[in-house]
Amino acid sequence: MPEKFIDNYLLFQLALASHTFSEEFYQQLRAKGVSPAKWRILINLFDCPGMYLTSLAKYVLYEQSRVTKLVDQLVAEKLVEKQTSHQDRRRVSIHITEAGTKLVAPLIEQAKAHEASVLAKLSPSDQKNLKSILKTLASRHIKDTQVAELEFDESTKKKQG
Amino acid sequence: MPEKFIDNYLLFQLALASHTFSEEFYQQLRAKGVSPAKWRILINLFDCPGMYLTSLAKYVLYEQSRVTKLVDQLVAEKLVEKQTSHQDRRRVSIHITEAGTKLVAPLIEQAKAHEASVLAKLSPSDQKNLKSILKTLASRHIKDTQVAELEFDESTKKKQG
DNA sequence: TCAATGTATATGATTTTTCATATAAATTGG
DNA sequence: CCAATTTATATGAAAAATCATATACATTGA
Repeated sequence: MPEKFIDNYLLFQLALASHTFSEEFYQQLRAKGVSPAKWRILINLFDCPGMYLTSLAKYVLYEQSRVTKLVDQLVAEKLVEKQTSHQDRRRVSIHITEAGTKLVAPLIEQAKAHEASVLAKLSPSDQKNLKSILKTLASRHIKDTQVAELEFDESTKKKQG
Repeated sequence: MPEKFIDNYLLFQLALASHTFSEEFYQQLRAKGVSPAKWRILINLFDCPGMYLTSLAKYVLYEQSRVTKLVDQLVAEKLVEKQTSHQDRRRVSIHITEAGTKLVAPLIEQAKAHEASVLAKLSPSDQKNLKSILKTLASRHIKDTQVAELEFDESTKKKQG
């Protein structure tokens, strides 16, 4: 078969790689009863506790209204907590709980091991190149992570219906 | 802010790049009234007419049952046709129609222009490296595209309810 | 100060996607 | 040749995701 357009089309190549390896890891997660969405939210909050909901949505690459719903589920499971901001009472910052941290910490180790197995397909220089090129491509996106200015007044914890 | 795990995690980097640039292009498509799913199916059938349904599903990275439904919609729009295979009457090969080709051809040009704009963010050597690395990573996936052995007996065209 | 405008999150209806399984045909081993 | 198994696609119910919009608060400028 002659080479197809698709196989040399960057957006397809990126989608294929992302899909293949993410699904591979998601299978491992599902085997432990963790949904991909839960993992994405928790790992981001672990990295950056107190993120505002809209920032979190940008980071996890999900729609805002979806993140609202996912976060509310995680609140119900006591894995995260919502706090309204003092400065701007429309904003909600999300914190991972200790239970959430306990859940996600071993998964990070698993993610690192899985990542290593993916990178093992490449020469050391290609490994470096790939990550650095992807960082270049991401440069504009990852700018403005908005995090709650440390405000730990317990009275701001938000009650959920 | 210290560097986060996420920002150096290959699966996230891939997802971010894929998401960012795909969404960028999908906006262009939507402006022309074409859904991402329709584009994906049509471009693959354009590249490789007569693909069997299950192969097509693997290529477009969608679930089999979803592809069944999407293809049925495209059949209703006369953009593709289904044919049952002689050799194996369970199998369905999908062909793009002339109308489908007319729809997709200009979009390919648009995709090429968009791809060029993405690659422009990189040095020429990084452009080459990125594509070649992604090809290495894809190597195992894109093996067995199954295509109908040229069988153009009109009697095999499948009626749809 | 206050109306107008803008922004952050929530909500409900709708659409999309998945999951489990049915159906139909092919293959395999006795 | 036939039962058992496997494979390809279809289908309907269930779950997830999106869309449009509501609500509540903040900001701007007259």
